[in-house]
Amino acid sequence: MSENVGRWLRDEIENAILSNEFSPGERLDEMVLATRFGVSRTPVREALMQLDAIGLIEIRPRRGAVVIDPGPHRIYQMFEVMAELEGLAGSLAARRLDEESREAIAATHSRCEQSASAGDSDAYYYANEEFHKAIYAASRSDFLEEQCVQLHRRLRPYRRLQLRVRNRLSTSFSEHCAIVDAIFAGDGDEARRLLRGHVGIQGERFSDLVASMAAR
Amino acid sequence: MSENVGRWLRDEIENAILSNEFSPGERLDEMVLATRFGVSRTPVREALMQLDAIGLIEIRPRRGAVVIDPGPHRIYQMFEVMAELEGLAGSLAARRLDEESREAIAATHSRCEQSASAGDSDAYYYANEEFHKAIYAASRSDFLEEQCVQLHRRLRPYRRLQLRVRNRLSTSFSEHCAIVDAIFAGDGDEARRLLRGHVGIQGERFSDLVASMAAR
DNA sequence: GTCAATCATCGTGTATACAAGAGTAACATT
DNA sequence: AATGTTACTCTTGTATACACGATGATTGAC
Repeated sequence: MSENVGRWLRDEIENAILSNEFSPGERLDEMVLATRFGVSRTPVREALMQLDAIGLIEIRPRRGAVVIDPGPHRIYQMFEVMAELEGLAGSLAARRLDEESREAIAATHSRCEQSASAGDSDAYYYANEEFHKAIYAASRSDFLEEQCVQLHRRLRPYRRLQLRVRNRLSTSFSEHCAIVDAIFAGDGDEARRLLRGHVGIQGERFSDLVASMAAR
Repeated sequence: MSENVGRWLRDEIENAILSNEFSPGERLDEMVLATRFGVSRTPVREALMQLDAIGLIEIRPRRGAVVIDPGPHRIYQMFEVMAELEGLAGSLAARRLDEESREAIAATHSRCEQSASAGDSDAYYYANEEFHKAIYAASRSDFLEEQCVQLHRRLRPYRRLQLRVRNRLSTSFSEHCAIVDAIFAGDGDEARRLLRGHVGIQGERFSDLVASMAAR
């Protein structure tokens, strides 16, 4: 638990939203949250203000807070931006790669390989996250890294859904291989292009996402 | 003034920061702000929490809030991301352009032309902002538009500084012309490439920025 | 004279109290 | 029976009170 309750609550509620414990559209009652976490309304309100600023919830004046429901269209737009940012991160990583980042990418990449060959979707999900974060870090751009991490967190639930699609796991890994090759070869343009394709959800992958969202 | 004081204060303090009324590194005393705006500490705190979540200030536990000083390096990174997002907006705009957006872009573009030929740097600054916002809107991606607007706001002070550089005004406008041509021609790749170059601060333009920042 | 330790003061963190608007249900009127 | 109005309740918005930690000053010792 963080040093101040407000910060802690923000993370707690954020995780609850991202893990779908609080469903989109659900009303967040301040008093309910306060009693649930054993605190007063004040830090709860401060946490909600922050989540509103981030865009995870919407506080309608005098009418309380509700979890935002992005909807398929907006999620597609978020993936579109994510693809662009990851592409930039990849191109910068290819140009600026140093030994430390190279090792981090190689290590997370091999963890992906193990999980993929074992067919372990959950393990791959975590290894995949580390792999992408290693690329963000390798971009040597703190701001870009922060933006990527933040957007990645918001898309995490949907990225997970995507992995459940048939054959997506092995396809994803082979794309990783090409990305690693491009970055290690210093080919920024190619890394950018591949990452855009890897992250974006073009064509049928969008329908797959909508279908798995509806399945819940 | 918005319907609730907290929201209003957030905008008020945000503007004060972006207009450099509160300098980077400056301490924001809750009680001082409260008396200045004639409210209690509660809504002030809520506003500060939101600004912290956005990244404009940093709240160190038990030690108060300070305005974040991005520093030249980080500002460069922010422009880098901004260039990428604007490039995406431009490419989408080129592909999806409809009559309404086309007229909005043409209108703001001609306002830029008037200001540029009059040599009015301030007027160009405002017209330029509208021009870029017209492109964001033309992308037909709400999420991208929001991200662009938000980042644009944070970079606004520095964009203004850039315009003061010798000849930058006419150079900027001629770049606009090429961008408009590409978008209207439906050439997404070219629009992306041009916007990246137009927004980014490569090479000497970065030194120019650092110099004008130091001049204040 | 300088450094360290302790105490005082100031500001933040949280709780609670109070005010006011929005939702809801019941009653009356058509 | 349906609709409109009114009153009540519940939740949010703001203020204030209190507690605790951090910073700084002062005093003492070396």
